[in-house]
Amino acid sequence: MTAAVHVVDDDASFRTAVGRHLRAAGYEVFTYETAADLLAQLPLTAPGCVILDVKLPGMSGPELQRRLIEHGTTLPIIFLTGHPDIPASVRTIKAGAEDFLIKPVPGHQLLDAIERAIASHHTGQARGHEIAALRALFDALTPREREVFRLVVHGRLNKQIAHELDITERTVKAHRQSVMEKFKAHSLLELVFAAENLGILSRSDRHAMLERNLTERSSGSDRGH
Amino acid sequence: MTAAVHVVDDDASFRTAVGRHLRAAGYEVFTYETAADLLAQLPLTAPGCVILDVKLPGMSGPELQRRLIEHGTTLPIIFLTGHPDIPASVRTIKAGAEDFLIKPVPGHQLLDAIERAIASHHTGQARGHEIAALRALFDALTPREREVFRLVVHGRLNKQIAHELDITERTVKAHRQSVMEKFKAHSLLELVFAAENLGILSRSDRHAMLERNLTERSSGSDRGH
DNA sequence: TTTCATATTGGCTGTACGGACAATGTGCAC
DNA sequence: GTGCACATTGTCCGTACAGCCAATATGAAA
Repeated sequence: MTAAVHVVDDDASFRTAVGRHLRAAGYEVFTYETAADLLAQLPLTAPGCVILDVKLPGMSGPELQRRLIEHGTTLPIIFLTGHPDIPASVRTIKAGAEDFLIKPVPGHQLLDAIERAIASHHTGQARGHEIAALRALFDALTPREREVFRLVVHGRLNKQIAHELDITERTVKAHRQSVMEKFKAHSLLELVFAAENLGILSRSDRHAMLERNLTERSSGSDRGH
Repeated sequence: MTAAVHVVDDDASFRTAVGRHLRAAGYEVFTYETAADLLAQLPLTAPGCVILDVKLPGMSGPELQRRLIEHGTTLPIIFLTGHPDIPASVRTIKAGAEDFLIKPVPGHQLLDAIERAIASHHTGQARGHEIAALRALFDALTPREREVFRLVVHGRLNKQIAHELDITERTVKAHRQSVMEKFKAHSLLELVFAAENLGILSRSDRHAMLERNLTERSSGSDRGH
């Protein structure tokens, strides 16, 4: 399995050495002198990982990490720095970095880290593809269908949706059926799971649903319409 | 808001100094010389956090961290060590530690870290209480109701459940209704959200549901019974 | 023995929804 | 103008499920 390793370091001799080492290990290596050079190559879709120096001319390593995450890249990041910096390691790892190594790094240690990073990327990519497939289905919906979809997975009844959208219940059923067909869903549950993977059901949405279950209400009259 | 800070360090003078400092800041402080001393106090339910030295006589800090997690404790852990150790910081942070500080630590820095840790613990505890409440509802179910519950939230129809449990569809309906009442759920969705928070719907379960939607099948005959 | 929780099953009514038969109107692209 | 996608609405039928009326059997606890 060929994997791409992207190395960002301002030290040319380091890039050369690491590049040779990693290519010898069977990786496809791309080197960049600055963070901007790597950002210019986005999006990077091939499986692999990124190796960053913390201290870089211009944009720093952690700043580049933030940009990559903002951009939606799921490439695992391994930090590789010559200056031990515990606070930086804590921040970057908490931000999702895969590893934080100190130069000079023994060859086998770097290869091990890359191996782990790429393995991690694989599982992440599998999930990414799944979400992309769902996204494609969602994008194929018409605007109206999207509205109905959102309300349906929030637990609204056709009747309620009809009222909220100011249309007939029959129309809601029509859109609802289109959504079910386009998503190839055979039950409401399947649609809800798809919605969760699409991030359409936020945590607060689910939370609101649960709160109703956990609070005791002895009052006789329920929902005030 | 009084919060409990648990300090584990084998240096008596350090315990005294930190204890005095934190008490002056308004925290309730408990000090322990060894990991075992803290483990003996479990479970710790009050809001707060734990401060660990990496190097401890007997059980090490990271090992204690592992034990605490195994035990289900959600107390955030701040590591505080005299020997900068990047690999250790990476491992502990990836294992969920809240922070990793180097001795000697400026007083304000430690207090900031504790503040963040306790804030984090609050949100975690809120969620913990919610799950505990759901757990209580789940535990109030009869064995049979639990079986039906599990199958229902996996999307099975009453008919299918009846077949799997070798009982009548009418009986499934009875149990299903009991479950809905005990969970105060007004719709299938609410029950499913509860199940997700209880970890009854594993990721692989949801994944299996999605796969059916993402794979095109043109064959006429569906489920082979 | 009586009581109680649990599990089991039946019938009946109403609602919610899926599926299949439609039709109408609007706006945009060719 | 003619198609086409989209939105809208209608009726009819069947399934799935909630809600309420029950009854019966079993085992454990009082």
